[in-house]
Amino acid sequence: MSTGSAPHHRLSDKVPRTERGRRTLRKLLDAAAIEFGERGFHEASITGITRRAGTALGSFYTYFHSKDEIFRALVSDLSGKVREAAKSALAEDHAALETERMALEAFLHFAREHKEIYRIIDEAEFVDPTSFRAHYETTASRIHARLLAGAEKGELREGLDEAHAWAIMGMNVFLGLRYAVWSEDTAPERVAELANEILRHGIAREG
Amino acid sequence: MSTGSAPHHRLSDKVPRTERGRRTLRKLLDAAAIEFGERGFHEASITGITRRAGTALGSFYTYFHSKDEIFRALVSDLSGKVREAAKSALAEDHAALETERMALEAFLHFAREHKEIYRIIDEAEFVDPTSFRAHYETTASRIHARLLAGAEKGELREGLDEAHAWAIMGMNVFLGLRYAVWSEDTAPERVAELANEILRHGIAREG
Amino acid sequence: MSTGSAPHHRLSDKVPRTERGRRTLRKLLDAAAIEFGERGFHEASITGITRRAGTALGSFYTYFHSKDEIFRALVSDLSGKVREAAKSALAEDHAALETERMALEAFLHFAREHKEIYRIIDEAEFVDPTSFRAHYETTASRIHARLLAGAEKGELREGLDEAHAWAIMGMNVFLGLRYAVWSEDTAPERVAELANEILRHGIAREG
Amino acid sequence: MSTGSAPHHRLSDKVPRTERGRRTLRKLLDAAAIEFGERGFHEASITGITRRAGTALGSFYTYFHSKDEIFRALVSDLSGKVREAAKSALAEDHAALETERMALEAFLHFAREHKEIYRIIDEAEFVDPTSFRAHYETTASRIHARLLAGAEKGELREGLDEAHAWAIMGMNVFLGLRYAVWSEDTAPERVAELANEILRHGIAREG
DNA sequence: GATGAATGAGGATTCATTCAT
DNA sequence: TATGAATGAATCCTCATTCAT
Repeated sequence: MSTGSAPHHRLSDKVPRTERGRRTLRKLLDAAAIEFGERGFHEASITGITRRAGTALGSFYTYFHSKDEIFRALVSDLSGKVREAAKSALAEDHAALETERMALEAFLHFAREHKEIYRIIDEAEFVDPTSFRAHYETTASRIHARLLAGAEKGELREGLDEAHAWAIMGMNVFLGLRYAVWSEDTAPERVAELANEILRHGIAREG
Repeated sequence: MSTGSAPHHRLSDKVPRTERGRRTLRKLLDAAAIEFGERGFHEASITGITRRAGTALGSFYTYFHSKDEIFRALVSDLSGKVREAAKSALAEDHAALETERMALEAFLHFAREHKEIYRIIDEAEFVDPTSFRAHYETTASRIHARLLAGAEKGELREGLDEAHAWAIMGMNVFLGLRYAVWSEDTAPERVAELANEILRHGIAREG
Repeated sequence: MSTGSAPHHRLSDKVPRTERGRRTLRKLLDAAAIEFGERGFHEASITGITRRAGTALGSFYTYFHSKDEIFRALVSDLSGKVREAAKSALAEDHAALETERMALEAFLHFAREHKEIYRIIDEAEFVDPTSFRAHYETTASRIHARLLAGAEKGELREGLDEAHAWAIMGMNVFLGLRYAVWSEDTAPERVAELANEILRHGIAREG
Repeated sequence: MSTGSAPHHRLSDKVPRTERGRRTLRKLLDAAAIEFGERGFHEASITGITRRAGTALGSFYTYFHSKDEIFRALVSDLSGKVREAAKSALAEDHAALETERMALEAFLHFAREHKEIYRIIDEAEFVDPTSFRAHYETTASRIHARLLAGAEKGELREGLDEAHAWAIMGMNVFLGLRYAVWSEDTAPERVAELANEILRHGIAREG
């Protein structure tokens, strides 16, 4: 999981025609987010989802073809939400490093509120590698683009590579795991500031 | 997964009394590493493991009580191997930043050779959260200790926090995922150098 | 197994909502009575039950959580049937000793018709001790109550103890085992008469 | 289980030649009595027996061909012990009814001391019906013979049938279950006396 | 005789998916 | 659309028995 922007749709292939159908679909997706988040993909069951959604087992298959499909739909849905969350931070025009700081901070806040999302996207690595890779590659590209833009503006150094973007994304993801999902013992602001420090001037003693 | 040091033993609860038993146990662990690495914990089957090991199904249960147990034994075993790999890099007394560079480089080489290990340890997050957390917390502590030692020596700045260690670990893990497991399109030396650059002076344009 | 009265319900936890479901549940219980009766609890298999019932293996688990559960449901069901069988004998108001004779006779007839029930309830001693004890304790109480009522009416002697009830129940059960389940070489009427003789005036030479 | 007399041997087919072998065989039988008594035939395991006996798994098969065989050997062994226990009571020449009282009393004492034996013999009904039937048929014959002898002596009434013997045996077994195995809340002397009362003059109010 | 590793048939249970109403 | 019963492939695990040392 990590930081990014730009929406994403197509929750499911079958779009409900009636209002009632739309409600059922939403109930199923919400229930699935909870079920998958609490039990993980393999432990989760369709029965568990429909029980939480308050629908009959059979109704599930009116909206999704399989367990995999709803999982994918969910990852896609949540992946969008994560980007959405970072959006605000990126909307305004800030200095390059400030943008990164804000993005991480927004991400940490979001992760605190949606711990289950974190788990679901992470588990996609094993359940649906394609969308997992897509999620991170998209995110890395987005970060890389920002770095290049920052260099363009003269705020960041030249020669920033895709690897730099991956390094930043890795930092963000692990800080989210440690300081948002596992424990909230440190304020997002402080964590984001410490990470930003690294980006500003590394960790070497300043000469 | 990531960088660290210090051994670790106790592969399984039942220690074989005979040489033949010892061989069988080793065959099972090796087979399990492949099976879990290729298919993931849930898709993997005991049958698959014993088939690869060339033993009877029942023999599995002579050495392990359950699928979970062998998985845990494996994580513990591999977790040790990862640290072992980084060890050489840390043995000699290098400058602090140089040490980090070498550790990452060793780690990337190791991950290329043992892609399945990467996957197994990552999946532990869902199968055996306890050892997963333990693995990363131990690793982060080890990194943090190195940072403090570096500051002590006057090579790194003061006030380096546990969060800095997590940030570095995250960088390393994601770079391993991208440049060792997913693709080998960039040399470990170069990736390690790019990451080290960040630690040396951040990504801001030097003023 | 033995003699008693009073109904009993709740065959299974999952009550079918449809008629079809009700039919399947009944087929499973009937098949289980045969399977357990013929092969005993441990030799019996769920597959054997569903094969006899003509349903798919999985359907079993729509109605029962486990092999134990259906066994318990069955014991409870059959336990009720045994009492039901004795009921007719006890309905009318007969002399105390005559009541005991009729109860035993009815029980012997019933046991001849339902030999498998005999075996199932007996095996409950090992499979489900709780319901086994409950069955016999209930039965003994019922007998004891009849003895006290008989004494009250002046037909039976004073001071009849719970132990007397257990003695009578033991007689009945073993006579059922020998003359209903193992062999039908003697008419229930005659067996009941011989046993009743003991209750009437013991086995000592009258003098 | 119940009351009787006359020895019985042949514990196992393979008679050990050495002293060491004899000890191992005895250890296995004792361990089996505990294992079967505590866990029942099906739950009991050969491993459990050898663990308790302190021998290697393989050693079991030096003395017994199968789990069934040791169970049968045990039932036979214990069946003999039960008769042995009643023997003392029957040795001296008492009045017929007094003999029955003493036999039951001895049996109750024995059952209190050897609850596990009770369970093992009972379970034989399902595991080894042949020896189970043999045990009870032998016991019933023995009782019947005593009844006929008592009639011969003029102490018991004429026409005492095999069914009377079964009734008495049933009484004894159930009183043993209730007042020796399940609870010891009533003294064996009293229980035996109450049962004997029935044999002396039934339960009807004396005219 | 003793030891303990190896074997594999057997069975309970789960649950995604299909289908009849 | 909604419902819930029916289906059966898939898999873990047990343990009596055999075998090599």
